[in-house]
Amino acid sequence: MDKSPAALQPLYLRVKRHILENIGSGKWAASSRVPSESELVKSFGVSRMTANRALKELRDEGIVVRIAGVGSFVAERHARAHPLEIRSIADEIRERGHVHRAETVSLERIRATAELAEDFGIARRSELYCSVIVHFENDRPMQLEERYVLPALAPDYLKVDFGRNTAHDYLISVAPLQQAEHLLRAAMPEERIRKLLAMKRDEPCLLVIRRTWTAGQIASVARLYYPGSRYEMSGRFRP
Amino acid sequence: MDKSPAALQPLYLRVKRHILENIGSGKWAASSRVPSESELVKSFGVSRMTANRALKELRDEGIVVRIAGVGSFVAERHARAHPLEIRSIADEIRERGHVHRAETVSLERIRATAELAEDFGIARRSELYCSVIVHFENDRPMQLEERYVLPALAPDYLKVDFGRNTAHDYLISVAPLQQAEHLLRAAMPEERIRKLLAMKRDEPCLLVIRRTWTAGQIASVARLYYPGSRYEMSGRFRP
DNA sequence: TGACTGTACCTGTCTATACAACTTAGACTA
DNA sequence: TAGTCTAAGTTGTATAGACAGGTACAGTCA
Repeated sequence: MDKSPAALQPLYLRVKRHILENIGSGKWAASSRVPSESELVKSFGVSRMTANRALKELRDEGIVVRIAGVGSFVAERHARAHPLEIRSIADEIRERGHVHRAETVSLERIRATAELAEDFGIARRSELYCSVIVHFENDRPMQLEERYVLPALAPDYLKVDFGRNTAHDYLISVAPLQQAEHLLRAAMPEERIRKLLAMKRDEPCLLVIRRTWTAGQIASVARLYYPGSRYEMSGRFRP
Repeated sequence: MDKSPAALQPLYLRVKRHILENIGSGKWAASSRVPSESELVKSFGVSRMTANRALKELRDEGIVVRIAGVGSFVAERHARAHPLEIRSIADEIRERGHVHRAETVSLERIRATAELAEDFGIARRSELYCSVIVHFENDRPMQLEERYVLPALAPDYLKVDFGRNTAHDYLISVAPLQQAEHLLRAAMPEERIRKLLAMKRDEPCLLVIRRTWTAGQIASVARLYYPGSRYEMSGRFRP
């Protein structure tokens, strides 16, 4: 490999850039074939491992699809999915340089309602732990967190001090998080929730319902209410 | 390499799993050191390239942080950010097996208001293209898309048939998307929007504001209104 | 005709080795 | 003491070669 000319960036990046340029310019249309590893070896004079790295990274980035025994192809882009990050409210507030404080409204053992039993995949009237916590940003309520937890997976849940740890942090410390699902809604809050969040009448809520799996079963269901007038979720994305 | 025992999965995955288990169980705390490549070579009897692959993939996944010349460390997890995908409404509806239809309410040349001028970083009363489109799922309105576009980047915007292509698809075909930003709110819709979406009075909207960058400047601002009672955004996440 | 086989090609994984660049710590020097 | 040099350890990149397993296709055999 001669390194002197244009050795400004690693070889695998040059190969990647070449492929990306051809895809970006439309020269290689969606689902059309991109050069195989051995073709790249010939045309760029690199080793197969280097060509492999370029194609593997493009696959990881969702730019190409690779099929063993067949070849690599330009991926049908999904008109592109843009991820929006859902983070811990405590982190978010601290990153804004504000003071986070949590107040436990209730923390108790309850019996599963029909709806909850279905969510968790357990029998009706089974035991569940339930916490209701209000999170404040500079003493203004910003999130009401209503959380239901499977006792088997977090037996000490009722003893946790949620002023110090968030429930989410406690749960990932107790049991490894396998999977999470989010539902996002706009809804009018119940009177009880409206008061806890000090919201005006007729003000809508942003509601995030988060379900997390551990060991193949649902470990926790959280309903996170945000006051619509005060809270805004944001996310950035670079392709 | 002896392959006979437990050759159920590739070597680099076994190395990754070993590291993930130690991090997941809390044995290796955040910001503590994980074994270097050469230590993994010794303890697993694999080549350095295989150890490198395991660590590199963990870095790509945000599990570890690697510093050249220093070592690899367990990443401070942000209590973990959960991505929620924001997809094209047309794709979403089709994936549910339903019929998507779009109706153009208006498509015109306008003058930037103060707010829009600030969003785009252009002078007040500059020219902008504006489209208002209602997207139907099985003839029920599901999204109102109010979009502003910089004329310089999409000169033919006013001639596009939005019954066939979505505005988003058209824009990414015209100019490469560099970056996107999303804001998510719950809000009460204006009367005009409430009617177009056939919403009941006092029903809140889920509002997504998407800004996209092309060539370093804001190319498009879209306000996407969803009826709160009908629409739910969802996303899954596997660590 | 239909089923099977061989071949060519492709991706996936793995090894052994090499050199570069970077960081840290300790020894050495002015 | 303060600065410099060196050696060891680490990651980043790259090569050449190897084998396994998947796929497609042409050719062969019953």
